[in-house]
Amino acid sequence: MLDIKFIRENKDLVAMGAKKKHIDFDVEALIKIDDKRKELILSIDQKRSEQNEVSQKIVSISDPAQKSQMIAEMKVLKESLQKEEEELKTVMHDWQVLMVAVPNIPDVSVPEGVDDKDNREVKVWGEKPKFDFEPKDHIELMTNLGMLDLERGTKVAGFRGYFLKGDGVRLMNALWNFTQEYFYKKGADGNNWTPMIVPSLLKREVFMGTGYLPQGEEDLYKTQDGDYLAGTAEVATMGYYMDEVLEKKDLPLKMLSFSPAFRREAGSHGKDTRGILRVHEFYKYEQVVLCEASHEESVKYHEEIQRNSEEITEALGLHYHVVANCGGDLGLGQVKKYDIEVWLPSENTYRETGSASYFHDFQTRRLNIRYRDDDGKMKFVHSLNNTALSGRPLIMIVENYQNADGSITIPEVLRPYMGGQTVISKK
RNA sequence: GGAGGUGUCGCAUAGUGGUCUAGUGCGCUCGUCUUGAAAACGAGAGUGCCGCAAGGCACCGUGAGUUCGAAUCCCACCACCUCCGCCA
Repeated sequence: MLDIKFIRENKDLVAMGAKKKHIDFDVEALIKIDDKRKELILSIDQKRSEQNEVSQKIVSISDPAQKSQMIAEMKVLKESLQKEEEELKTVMHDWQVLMVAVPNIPDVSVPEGVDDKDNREVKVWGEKPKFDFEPKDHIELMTNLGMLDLERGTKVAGFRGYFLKGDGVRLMNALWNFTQEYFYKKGADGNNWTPMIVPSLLKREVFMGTGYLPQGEEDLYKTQDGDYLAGTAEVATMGYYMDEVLEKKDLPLKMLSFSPAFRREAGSHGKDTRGILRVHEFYKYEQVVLCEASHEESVKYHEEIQRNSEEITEALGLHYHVVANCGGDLGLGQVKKYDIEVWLPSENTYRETGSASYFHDFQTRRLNIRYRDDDGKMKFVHSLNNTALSGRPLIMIVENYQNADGSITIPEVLRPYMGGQTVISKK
């Protein structure tokens, strides 16, 4: 959500931003409703003021005739007050609906474009692996090595269901531990990341706050109690400080949150139907940062959390590139986003393993997360997030580190977490 | 799941229809006094909305009511606490 005052003063900017994101939004319609809102509030406040004043007087009046006269007058005032309050309620409803639909303004550095095909490559690291044999995909490799069971996965959990087992679990756990240690070591220079295990079953409110609702209803699983399952730990982590006033000295707050992630994948029925590249349920470590309300701070930490994911990917020895997402590929609240995409041999292309974005105060305004700045004013903090590690790097490792005999060499940095084991081969 | 209780300005409390636009204590800020500190004394201090301003309005868990007037009464919901049941 943006500040209505800001919208009023920068309506062209807001309109241009929406256009760059390829989102239809009528700024003029919002301003028109806001005019009505202001007009009603003014009138209601005046009437309440009068009511308060007369109510005070009624107490001290002893003449019964005069008293009932005043009460009668107040009854009339009350009626018109109620009418206007009713009207305001309707206006406020419409106003809110429009306000949560106002897209945040993308940064000038965001490339123009409609969808992910227009994303711009900004970095490449490493090289494509060369195989002197026909490389297999992760399904074949993992199934053969007893790391994955898709047949029983679908038997038990339905489409996109899977069991990870054996060395698949050990390798995955090694990745979790490696990631955790990576961020723990960052803490050594006072740059503290707080590890958290956060809930995934959350109230609707928090999804509204993070901007996943009301637009993304289809993508979320919903319970019969009206709660939703989160597709990322970002949601719960952002909700953690909802309705709180933070201390400036505690900023930035950096959180490394672990949680299961649930995705309906409603819009991607035909996509990635084989294997575990796209699943309904997986685990993920997410980086979430809350910082001071300045664009420079946001940019600084955006680069930092992006770099963290790059370093992890580099340590794993995976060839990747980074794209700056184009306007049309940005979410409603995002100002700018980088995707990190790792080379997947079986598809002969890069596939996303992480997504780093910043929001300015778009989310924190909805969630009401503030701090008092040095100038004494309350401000909404800025928020950012990025994947630290999801389940996908497991697939990338398996495919990129495969050997001719179908075994998998374990990346060096993970070996300490697997008892020094160097290769996963058929038992 | 059942029964009961509680939810007030950072914290603790007072307040059961009209000087409560919320009192008091602690804490906080500023000042007086003091070589300095403590103590004492005095003053001040919340958040949001509208407004150039003066000022006005809203906020006593949330929402919806009754009333000329609600922290106070009615209803629903939420959170927490205690006990019982169930499960781990």
